[in-house]
Amino acid sequence: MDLKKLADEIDDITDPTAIEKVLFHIYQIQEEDDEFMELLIETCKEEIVLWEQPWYQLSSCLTRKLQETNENADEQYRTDAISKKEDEKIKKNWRKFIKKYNLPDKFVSFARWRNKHGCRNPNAQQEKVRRYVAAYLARGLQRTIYQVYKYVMTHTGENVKKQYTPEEEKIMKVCFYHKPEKAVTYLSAILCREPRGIYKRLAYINNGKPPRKRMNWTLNLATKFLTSLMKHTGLTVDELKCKKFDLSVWLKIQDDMDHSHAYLQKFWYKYLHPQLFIKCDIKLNRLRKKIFKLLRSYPYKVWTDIRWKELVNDFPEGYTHMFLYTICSSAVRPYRDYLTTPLEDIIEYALAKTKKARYKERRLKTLKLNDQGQLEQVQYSKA
DNA sequence: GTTCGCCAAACTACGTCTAG
DNA sequence: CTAGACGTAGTTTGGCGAAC
Repeated sequence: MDLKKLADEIDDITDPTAIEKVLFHIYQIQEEDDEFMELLIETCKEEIVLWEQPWYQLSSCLTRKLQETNENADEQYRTDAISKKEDEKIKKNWRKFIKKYNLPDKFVSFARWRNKHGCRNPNAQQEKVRRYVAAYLARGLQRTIYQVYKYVMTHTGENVKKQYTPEEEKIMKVCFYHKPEKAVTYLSAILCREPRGIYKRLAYINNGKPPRKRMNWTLNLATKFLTSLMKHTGLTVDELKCKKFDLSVWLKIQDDMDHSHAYLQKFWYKYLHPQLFIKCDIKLNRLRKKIFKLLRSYPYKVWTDIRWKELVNDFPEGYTHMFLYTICSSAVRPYRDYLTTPLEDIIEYALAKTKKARYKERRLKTLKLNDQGQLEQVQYSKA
C-alpha cells in the first residue's frame, strides 16, 4: 500500500510491467475498499437517522451542493471553508461511529467510496448507507452533508494537498503512457487527489506549461493598465473602487496588455487597488502589527482558518483581502509548519518580527492620476 | 430525477529571484 | 541575509450535458 515502494519498483515507465505493477496496486486498493464497503453496507443497511437533523442535512443528494434554501429557518449552514475545529469534530464523529458499530478504522476507504458501478438511485441500499455514514459524520456541524462528504473525500489520504512528489509523478507518467483514457480515474484512487487537479496536470504534460513571461511594473505600465480598465468598463477611477469586473472585461484588458488576465487581476487586487484607494500615508510594518493584533480577536485556530474576506471588513474601503493576505503571509512564511501551528504562536512570532524588522520605515506607495492622465506617486509631507 | 465527467475560473499556498 | 516582487501550481467552486 506504500506509494514510495510502488514507485521504487518501477525502473522503466514505458515497460509493460510498469503498468502491471500499478494496476496490481489499484487492484489491492479496490479489494480493500470493496471489502470495507460491503462490511459497512452489511452493518448499516437497516440503520436510519434517529437523531435530530437541521433542515439542510435532510437532502438526499450527497455529491452535489444543496439547492434548496430555507430563508425562514433560524439555522443556516456555513459556506466558508471547513475550519480546524470542524475537522476535529468530523474525526470525532468517525471514531464514535466505528466504535458504535465495531468496525475497522478505514477512513481512507470511506473517503474513496464512489458510486461507479452501482445503482444511481439515491435510495438504493448502497447509497443509503453511504449517505447514512456521511450524515453521521456531519452530526452537530453547521454544514450540509454534501459539504462534509466532499471535505472527507478531498482531505483524506497519504499526502494530502501539497506538491506532487517525484514518486507520484512517476506513477502518473506510467498511467498516462499506458492507459491514457483511464489514467485520471486510476490516479485519483492511488494518489487520493481530486481528479480535477490531475486533469490540469495532464494538460501541462500535453500542452506544456503556459509560457513564462515576466512583467516589470512601472508607473507607465500601471497607467496603461488603468486606462484600459477604465476604457472597457466605462467607469472613472473612483468608480472602480471595490468593484468586480466581468470576465469579458478582463479578456479585453488581456489583449491590451498582452498578459494573462489571471495575472493582471492579481496585480489589480493585490497591488494597484490598495495603492490607488488607500488615501493616506501608512507604514507597512505598523499595518502588519495592527492586523496580527486584530487576528487575536477572531476565533481562528490555525493560519488556514483565517478568512481574509471577513477580516478586510474591519478596514476602510481601499483595502483588499489579497493585500492583507500578502502583507501578513510574507512575515509568517519563514516559520516552519506555520499552516498547522496554533495561530497564537504564529501571531507572537510575527509581532516579535515586526519589532526588529529592518525596513521599519517602509511605507505603502500610494498613487493618483494626475491631470495628464498619468499615474504618479503621492508625496506626503513629513509630519 | 440524480450522479458523474469534464472544463473553466477563482482562490490561495508555495517557489524563486533580487534589491538593498 | 531577507523582505518584497512576482511567477507557479494545487484546491475549490460552479456549470453543463451525458449517462443511468
